[in-house]
Amino acid sequence: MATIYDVAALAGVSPATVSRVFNGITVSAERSERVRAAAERLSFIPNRTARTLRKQSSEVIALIIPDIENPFFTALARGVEDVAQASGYSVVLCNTDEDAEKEARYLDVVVSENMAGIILAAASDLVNLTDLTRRGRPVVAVDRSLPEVDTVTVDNVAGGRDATRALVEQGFQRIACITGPTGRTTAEGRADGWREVLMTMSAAHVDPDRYLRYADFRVEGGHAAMVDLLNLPEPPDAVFVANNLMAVGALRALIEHDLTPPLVGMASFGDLPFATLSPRGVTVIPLPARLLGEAAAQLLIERLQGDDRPRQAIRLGNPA
Amino acid sequence: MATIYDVAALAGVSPATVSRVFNGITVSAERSERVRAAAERLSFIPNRTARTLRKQSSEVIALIIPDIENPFFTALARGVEDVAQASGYSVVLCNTDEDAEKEARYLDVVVSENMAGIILAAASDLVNLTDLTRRGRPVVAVDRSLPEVDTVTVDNVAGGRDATRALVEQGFQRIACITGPTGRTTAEGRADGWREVLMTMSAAHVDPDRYLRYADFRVEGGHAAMVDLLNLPEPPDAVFVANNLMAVGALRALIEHDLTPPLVGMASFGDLPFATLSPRGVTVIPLPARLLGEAAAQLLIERLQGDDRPRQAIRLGNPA
DNA sequence: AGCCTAAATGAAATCGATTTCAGGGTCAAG
DNA sequence: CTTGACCCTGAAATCGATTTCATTTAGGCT
Repeated sequence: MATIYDVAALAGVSPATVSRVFNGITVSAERSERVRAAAERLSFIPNRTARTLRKQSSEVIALIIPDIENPFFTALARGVEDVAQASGYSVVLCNTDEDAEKEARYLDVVVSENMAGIILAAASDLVNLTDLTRRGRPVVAVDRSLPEVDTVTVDNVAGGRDATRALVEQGFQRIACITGPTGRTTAEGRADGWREVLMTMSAAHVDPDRYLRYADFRVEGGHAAMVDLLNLPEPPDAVFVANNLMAVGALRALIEHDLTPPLVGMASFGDLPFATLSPRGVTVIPLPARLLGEAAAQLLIERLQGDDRPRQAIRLGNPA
Repeated sequence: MATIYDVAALAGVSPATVSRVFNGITVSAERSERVRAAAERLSFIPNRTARTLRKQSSEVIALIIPDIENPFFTALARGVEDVAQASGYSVVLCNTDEDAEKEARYLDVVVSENMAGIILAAASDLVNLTDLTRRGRPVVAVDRSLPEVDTVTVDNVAGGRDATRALVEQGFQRIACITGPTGRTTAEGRADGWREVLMTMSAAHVDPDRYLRYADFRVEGGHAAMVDLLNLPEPPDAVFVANNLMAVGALRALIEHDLTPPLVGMASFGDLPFATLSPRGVTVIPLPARLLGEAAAQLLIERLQGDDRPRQAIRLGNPA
C-alpha cells in the first residue's frame, strides 16, 4: 500500500531520494537513515510493476519447458534457478506440454511482461522469436538447439554411440532403438549415433531401421514402442531408449513380459528417474540436466550484462 | 515496441479507443476494424506491465511449492495450471526448496509484482501472510494447511490408518513408520493414523514409537531411516512411509538388504514415482495430486471473482 | 579568502496502459 | 420541433517507480 511518496513524506525528503536509497545511489548517511526508518515503519515494499514499466525490463527470467513432469526438466530448472538467484533474478517456470500454441502464448507473455530474458527448451523447431529478438531480449535455447540464438546442448550423437557400443560389448546382437518424435533434433541425433554403430558392425547385414521406433518422449510411448518391438517375429535382444521417461515405459513392458534386464539388454539416454531397480542390467548414459540449466542461465546472464560476442553454441561433454 | 499510441495514430483514433477495442468495450464496428488492422500491421502486443500498474493487479497467479523435483508437486502444478489457463490466468511456479527465507522472498515478489493471488504449499508454518492479506490478495494453502486462509488438503490421518491396516491385514506384526519433519502437519497426521491403528491392535503391548522415524520427505532421508530401522536388534517386518520420495529411498534400502517387498511389507502415502517394480509388494495410498491443484486453483479463482464466503477448508477424499 | 569541482538533492518528465468525465451525435417519444 | 436518454468518443488524470536536469551545498586548493 505504501509508496515511495508516503515514505518520502514521512522522512521529509523527495521521492527521488527514496528511490536512490533503495538503489544504492549515494545519499547522505543521515537522510538515508531517515528513509530506511520511514520505510520500515510503513512496511514499504517497492512496486516492481512501476519499476519495470519505467526501466523497460524486469528482473525476471522465463524458463519455458515442454514437460514439467519430466524430472530431467525439473533438474534443469533447479540449475537455472540456482544461478539466477545468485545474480538477483527470479525465475518463472512455464510449461508448454509440447504444445506450440501454448508456447507461443507464453512467449507473448514474456514480451508483454517485459521479462529480462528467456531460456527455452522449445516444443517446436518453428518457434517465432522475432518479437523477442527485435526487442533485444536475449534468448538461450537449452537441450534442444535453435538457429540464430545461443544454444546449450549435449552431444546427442556421441551419447547414442556410447549407449549402443555398451550394448554391443555386453554381447547383444539385435539392438533396437526407441527414440523421440521425428524431426526433433535430440531424437534424431541419438538415433543417428545408434545407427552409426550398428552400420559399422561387421554383423550388420540387416537394415537397422527395422528395429527403430519413433515415440513421444513419454512413458506410455516408450511402453507401446517396446511392446511393438517384442511382438516382432524376431524380437530384438536389446534396446537403446533415447530418454528417461520412455526408458521407464520400456522397462515396464519388459518386466511385464518377464524379460527384466539383463535378460533383454537396455541402455537409456539420461538417468532413470527414482530408479528402485538395482542398476545392474540397465546402462545409463548420464545427461547432466542440472549442468545444462546452470550453463544456460550463466550464458543468459552474461548476455543481460551486455556480453555481445557472436552466437554461442555450447556443447556439454557427457561425463562418461 | 509499438504502443497503443502508435496504433491510435495509425488508425486515426484516440488511445482510449484502442484500449477499448482490446478490452471488449463497445466501439463502432468501423473504428474497431481500423484499430485491429493497425495493431496487426505494427504487430502490437499490449504492455501488461502498464496495464498491471494501472489496474493494480495482474493476471498472474503464483504457485509456491517446496520441492519442484518431487513429482507430487509437479502433478499438483499441472492441476493448477489447467484450471488457471482455462480462466485466462498464467501461472508462475516458485520453488522454495523447503527454505523459509526463500519463501519469504518469493512472497515479497508476489506483492511487489501485483500478482492476482497465490497458492501456497508452505515451507514453514510460520509464514507471514499479512502483507498479502492486507492488500486483499487471496491466498489458498494447498496440501499443507495454514490458519486463517482457505485450505485444500487430504485426510492425512485416515490415509495413515488405511495404509497401516493394509499391512496388518497382510499379516505383518512389527510395523514401522517413516514420516516427515516434526511439526509438519502432513507428517504428524500420517504418523497419527499409523499409531492409532497400532494402539488398537490387541497385540500392541510394545510402544509403537520405538519404530517411528522422522525424516525429511526426501529420498536420502527415507533411505537413511530405513537403514536405521533395519539395524535394530529386532527390525520391523513392515514399514509405512509417509511420502513418495522417502518410499523410494526406503525401497532402495530394502533392495540393498535383499529384503525386496513383500519380504518386508511396505505401504506408501502417495504413488511411487515412475515405479518400474511390479506393484505387488507395495501398498499405495493414492494421493490425488492433480485434483488438489485443480481444487486449489478453482477456489482461488472464485475468490478472485469476488466470492466472499467465510474461510473454506476443503478436504479431498482419498479415492480408496 | 576566493574560486572551482564534485557531490547531494528536488522538481518534473517519463514509461504505457486504463478510466473518468464531459461533449457530441443519434434516435424516439411527446 | 423539442427534449431527453443513450451511446461513442477523446482529453486528460492516474498508477508508482526511475532518471534527467538544474540547483544547492560542501570541500579542497592556492
